[in-house]
Amino acid sequence: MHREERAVLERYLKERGLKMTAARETVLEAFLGLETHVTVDDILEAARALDPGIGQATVFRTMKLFADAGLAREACRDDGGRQYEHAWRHAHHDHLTCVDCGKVVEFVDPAIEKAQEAVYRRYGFTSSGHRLELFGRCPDCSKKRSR
Amino acid sequence: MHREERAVLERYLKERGLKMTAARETVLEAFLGLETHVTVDDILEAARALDPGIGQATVFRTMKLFADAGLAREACRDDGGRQYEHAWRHAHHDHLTCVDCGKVVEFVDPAIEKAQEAVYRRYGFTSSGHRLELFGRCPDCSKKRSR
DNA sequence: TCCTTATTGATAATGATTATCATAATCATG
DNA sequence: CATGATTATGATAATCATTATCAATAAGGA
Ligand SMILES: [Mn+2]
Ligand SMILES: [Mn+2]
Ligand SMILES: [Zn+2]
Ligand SMILES: [Zn+2]
Repeated sequence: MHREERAVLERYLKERGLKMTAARETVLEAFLGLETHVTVDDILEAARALDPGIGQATVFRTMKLFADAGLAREACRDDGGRQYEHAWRHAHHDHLTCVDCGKVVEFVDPAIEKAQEAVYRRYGFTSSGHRLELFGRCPDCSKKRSR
Repeated sequence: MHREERAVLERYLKERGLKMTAARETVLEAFLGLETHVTVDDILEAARALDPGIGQATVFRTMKLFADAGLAREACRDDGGRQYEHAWRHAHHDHLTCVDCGKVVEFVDPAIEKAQEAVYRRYGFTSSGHRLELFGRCPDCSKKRSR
């Protein structure tokens, strides 16, 4: 399963003299089997379902590695622990979060992206990514609130 | 000094039965005397210069209070501790950060703000603030790099 | 001034992440 | 496929930022 991501990881490891291990395979399968934004402990739980011997430190280390390899990406950094999401074949997007119920909408807005490029140009910066999080109340929570 | 901010704080405290204390005055003066983005320990240091008896826990508590009172606002949330910036009479702005030297440019871009409003409307959300951080390389660091 | 209530500072506790280290696994090489 | 240099692992301790606890103190309305 997940042939392609596995190949990405193997290439990444080989290029820098690192090793493919059982733990890394397990964490990869666990991570890819989860959707949305997951915390290290979510991944640890899923990984231990496949192999109870996996250590927490290994998951921390491995997810950092996956992020560097382009397989994972850090999502919103709220209080309460880093969140990861899939990065391989998952295009960049931003997040719209409900401050009441926590619901998260992922979106891409070309107008925003364009305007950001203009800001980079205005200040002579070279772009290397951005983080945009919109906070607000979702339709349901807005409704509840106005009653 | 800082009559106006002090008045804001006093009104805020009175409205909810809280008390104006020496420690709160000291932290306020310390915070307002600093510029840019400051960490709790920066503020603690400045506060202890005015009164060595100030406790760290008090600064954590007080800054949270100031944020609620509209005197402070949380700035970028990098690794390594919350950052605060002045909020009273300091309009909203976003940040453009150099990933090499750490330089921070504050900017406001009407096109981005407008486009964000459109996203809120598209998903039926009510807006309650956003956080945008652009990462990149500043002109100096870009130059160094290309050599 | 008195009294209720909020506040403080020291310290312990927590939660997330990283460092350490002895042991085990990987893999290029012979 | 055995060897050996090197990397990885998992348990555990250590950090770091933040919050909770609590006895002692200060504020401010009556
Ligand atoms: Mn996402
Ligand atoms: Mn700022
Ligand atoms: Zn909601
Ligand atoms: Zn720079």
